[in-house]
Amino acid sequence: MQIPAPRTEAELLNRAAALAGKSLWQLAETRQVPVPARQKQAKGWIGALMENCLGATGSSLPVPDFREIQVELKTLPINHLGKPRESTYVCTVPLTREAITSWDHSVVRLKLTRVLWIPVEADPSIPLPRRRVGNAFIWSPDPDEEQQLRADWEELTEMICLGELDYINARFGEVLQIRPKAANARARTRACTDEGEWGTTVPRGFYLRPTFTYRILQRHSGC
DNA sequence: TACTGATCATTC
DNA sequence: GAATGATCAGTA
Repeated sequence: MQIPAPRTEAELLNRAAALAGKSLWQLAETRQVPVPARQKQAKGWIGALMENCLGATGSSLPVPDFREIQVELKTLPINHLGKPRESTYVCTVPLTREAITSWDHSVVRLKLTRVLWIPVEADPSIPLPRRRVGNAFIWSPDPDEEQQLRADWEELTEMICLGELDYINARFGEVLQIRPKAANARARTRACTDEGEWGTTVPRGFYLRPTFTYRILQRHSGC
């Protein structure tokens, strides 16, 4: 039984609020999906379960999870200190000049314009089925956050345009970084080089640093 | 312990 | 291969 897509943001928020405090086991039971024994072989399972519970479109296309209301869904793994345990994947990095746009038209900005964050307990000491879902909230970047994202994006994008991709590593970017995003280190995709556009390289993704998502979390907790 | 680079599953 | 969903695991 598929849950219909939410028609409004309020409807989505209500559904997400109903998940708060529930364990992953409870939600999996409700949706009649099995809990994986080993998370290593089910890395995206929690995200997929949340999509299932909330009626996300559930495609592998580069569009928002809730395309009718233009909201992106992100789960946020939280450790015992209440901090994000991992960085947050945003989207793949365009590596050819013709795929690169301005910040205003970038996939990063489009994806992060409206996000439903769902904190999920993610301490290794808690077995996967017993981990609980937290209080979800909808977020848009405030002017400071947008400026930080934009500055990092423009710096990294300029480097790609100049053919300096090989020089980029995860140390660049205060809040937004670029890291490999591939099946393995041997994966290849086309990329532009300083000579033109004939190079191949490992596919990359944009990620939000945990310090950034922690600030988002704090801004939205207790209000 | 935090962070970076590597990896896992699935769909189209 | 490229998009989605992410977490793993070695090392600084």
